[in-house]
Amino acid sequence: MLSFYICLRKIPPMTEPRINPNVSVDCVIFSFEDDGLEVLLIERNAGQNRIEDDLLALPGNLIYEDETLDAAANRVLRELTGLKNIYLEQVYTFGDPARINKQKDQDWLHSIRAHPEARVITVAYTSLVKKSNFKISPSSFARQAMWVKVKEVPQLAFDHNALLEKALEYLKHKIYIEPLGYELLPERFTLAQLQKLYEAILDDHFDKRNFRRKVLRTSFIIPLNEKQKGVAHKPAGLYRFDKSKFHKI
Amino acid sequence: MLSFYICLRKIPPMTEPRINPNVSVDCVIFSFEDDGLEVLLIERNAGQNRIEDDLLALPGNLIYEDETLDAAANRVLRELTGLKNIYLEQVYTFGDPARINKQKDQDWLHSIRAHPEARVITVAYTSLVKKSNFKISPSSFARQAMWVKVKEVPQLAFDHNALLEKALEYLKHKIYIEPLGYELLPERFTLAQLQKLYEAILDDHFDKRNFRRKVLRTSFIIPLNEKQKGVAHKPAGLYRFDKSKFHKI
DNA sequence: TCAAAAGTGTTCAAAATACACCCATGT
DNA sequence: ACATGGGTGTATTTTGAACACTTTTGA
Repeated sequence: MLSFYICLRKIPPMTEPRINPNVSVDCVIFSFEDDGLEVLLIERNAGQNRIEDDLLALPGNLIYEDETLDAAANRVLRELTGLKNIYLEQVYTFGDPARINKQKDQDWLHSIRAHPEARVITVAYTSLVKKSNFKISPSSFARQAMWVKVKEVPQLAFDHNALLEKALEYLKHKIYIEPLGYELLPERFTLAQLQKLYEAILDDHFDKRNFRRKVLRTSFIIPLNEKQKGVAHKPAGLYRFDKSKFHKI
Repeated sequence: MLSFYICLRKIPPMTEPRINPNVSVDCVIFSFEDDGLEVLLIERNAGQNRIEDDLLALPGNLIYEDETLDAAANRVLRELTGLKNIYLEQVYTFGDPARINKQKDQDWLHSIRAHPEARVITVAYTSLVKKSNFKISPSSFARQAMWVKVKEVPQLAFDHNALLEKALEYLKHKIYIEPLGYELLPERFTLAQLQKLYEAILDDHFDKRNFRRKVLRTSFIIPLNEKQKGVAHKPAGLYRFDKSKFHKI
């Protein structure tokens, strides 16, 4: 009994955090596979009554009254998909009063929200991850979470197709400024992989020689003395990204 | 009486729009004068009891339940400062629960808000205007509205200094992409004015010859056959900006 | 020996940078 | 005549774009 008592003193009281009915966050999480960008989507559970052919959605939910937006984005992503310790960046805020008016979204809101009629504005966050580093484990109202190729994304819940577009646009701008996607590739990668990544994000094609020259001109992409093995062609040299050298610039 | 009746039928019922207590918009309006950038700030009225030495603030207020964020930004700016028909762009959303905790802000909120304790996240908007094109006429809770040099902005209400910083950063990025500030200069301007504008926004200095060459390479800055008059030095040639030629690119 | 992807160099045009003097005007 | 800001040209370096063949490996 004594240890139980001590335990009671140490655990803070578990008050339910209060939910703000008017503000949500949504996460646009990208991953890169050799055949293009993918985005993390969820299937929604709708209380008891399942909605027929419900729309896929970005992982997102209402914020708590006492947390920052950044913290909310991290929490919501973790609760719905199991992904944690991800560096999320704010992209844009969507606040059209009509953004929740689709019938399936209304059905879902009424099945699950305390205030389904409330005006909800949402703050979009984005990140790039290497999907092999994370195990998806859906919970809360996410029945399922899955990676979907960006080029094959169907109609989504709410205005989530617009959020996805904005996040893609944000990515394109961002990749000009800093060498994204070293989070997206294996630690040791080939220049062909890197080039495919740039081509996927910018939806463009580059000349191999010019691309290699440009990349190698930077000081933070370091050739290793290793090569691919077991490929049915000339094996490619492997490279790594040196973060410290990059941050000096 | 008949005309009164007809009138009643035509005018929609004047229901008070409902206010959303959790979401506000703030406007960071820049103007450019020869000696640098300026930003539009307001002095707040605090109900009856005036707050001693109250902080200056960006024009901003809570949104209505049934308006978009963009519409809210335009409305709020108009209500507080009289500026209208301005193209506002969204910059960033600030949602730290502690952002309203300064004592003077609390005093003000309690003097004026129906729900002064409510969590408020705010969406920042920005624009660039030519201040001579607009007459400032403060109203609503703005006792006064004024242009303040960006380099001389004091401590502001809430987290408005942070909003200002973000908007400035946004400007700097944006000016690389499109030739801002043709809204900021007189219709006919000299290249020296244009250069000063770029130097003010980017907080940098450029070589005159290189700057002129670069500007004249574009097809949308058109030399006029006119010169300055009444200046005590060689009069500068005047130029104008051709929007249609720009939008083709 | 073949298929498949890796790797490599040169040329040309455009853009960025650095730099110093004469010019037209009002006072 | 002088003070003030306006206006101009050249040389050098850097960057971007276009382009085709040889090499190494596993099957």
